[in-house]
Amino acid sequence: MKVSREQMAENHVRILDEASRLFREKGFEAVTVAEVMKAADLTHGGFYGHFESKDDLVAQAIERTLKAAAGGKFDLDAFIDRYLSPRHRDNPGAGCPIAGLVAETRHQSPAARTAMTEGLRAQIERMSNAFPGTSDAESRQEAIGSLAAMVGAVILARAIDDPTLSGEVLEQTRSWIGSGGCHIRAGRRL
Amino acid sequence: MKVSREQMAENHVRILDEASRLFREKGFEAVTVAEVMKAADLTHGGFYGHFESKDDLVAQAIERTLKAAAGGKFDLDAFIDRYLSPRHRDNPGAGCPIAGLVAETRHQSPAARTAMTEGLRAQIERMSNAFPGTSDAESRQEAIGSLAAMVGAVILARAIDDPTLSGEVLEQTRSWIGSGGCHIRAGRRL
DNA sequence: TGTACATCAGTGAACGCGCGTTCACTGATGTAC
DNA sequence: TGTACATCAGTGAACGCGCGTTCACTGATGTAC
Repeated sequence: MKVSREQMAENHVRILDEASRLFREKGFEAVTVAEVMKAADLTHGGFYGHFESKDDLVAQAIERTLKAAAGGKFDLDAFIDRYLSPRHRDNPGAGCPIAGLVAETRHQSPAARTAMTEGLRAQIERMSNAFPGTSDAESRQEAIGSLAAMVGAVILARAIDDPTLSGEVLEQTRSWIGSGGCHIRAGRRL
Repeated sequence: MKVSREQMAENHVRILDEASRLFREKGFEAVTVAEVMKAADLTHGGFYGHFESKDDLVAQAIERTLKAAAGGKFDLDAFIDRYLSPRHRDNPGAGCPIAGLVAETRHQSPAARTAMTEGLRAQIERMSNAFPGTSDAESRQEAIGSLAAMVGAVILARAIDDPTLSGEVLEQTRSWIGSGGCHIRAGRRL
């Protein structure tokens, strides 16, 4: 059952998007090729017409999902609030691919690590531009420190099985970043 | 070949320690039961005399490795410097089990998540006590924020394949925590 | 204290399941005339 | 524009490997007398 070229291209990105969602929800290793194809309404046999291997899928999914996140304008305060919310914590499949996938990326192929590195570079750049620092160096430090704290907090909050402590980690990290957490923003907000 | 009771107890903790190291290096799923037993100088058949399942091993390894890290007194500044060093980034097997294992713990058994939660609770407590805040609430916020940033930075740095960017993430996060990063410490250090 | 024996920690072969991957096949696409 | 045919995206059965787990066996331990 051959399919039109546009249809095939649509299938390709649908596979990538479903893969990205499943990877964020369950981790790279726990998701099977057959599961991804089924989520994209296809059978597993066709997989190798689209990708060289599961590793290739992982790398392409990371690349696409990080580029998709890049579009649009960027409201830093809203971004931080959304990032450190229970809603984001509880929906990794629809959430930030950095928080959901960075840690596991260490164990993936070189191509996957490169895709993640470029995504992180872009995200740091984006946040850096949004921080109203007195110098580029200062903005960049704010961006990196905040990103580390945000990613760390969401990862910790997702691992913790006590809702109280989990919520506290998100909330306190948010306050910490927003108040004393960064001296530039402190001047803006306090 | 039966073995004395003390010998068996030694074998048990050796299995746990080797498992913890391998898990931190390669991730829970990539490490096989046979590999762990071999690292502990045993054969894989004996595994089920010590543990109910691989899941049980994971949970016990998390619990033991987090309790082991708890001993001794606690120098906060030295801890932060060590944590955000290239040496720590490059040696996950000997490094902090939180940084190495939290992210994956989300996909593990309830027992594993509970062990991780209690380890995190203890670590927050430990850091909280070490922060010279004007109030307990303030110390606790510092502890949680700093821990999130430290864990996040190490995870990011380990995923990134560009040594320059990776080093920058560690270094900038360290400066960010140490200076403006926390208002209490800021008063102490600047 | 010595001896006979039951226990049981550890061994290594084997099992079975699941997963990544392959392949012969199908039938719609899209091109050559 | 219409028709014949080559292409090739997708199907689903099958393969083979690796892993968690089981099990019959071994022989040192440690206990009962």
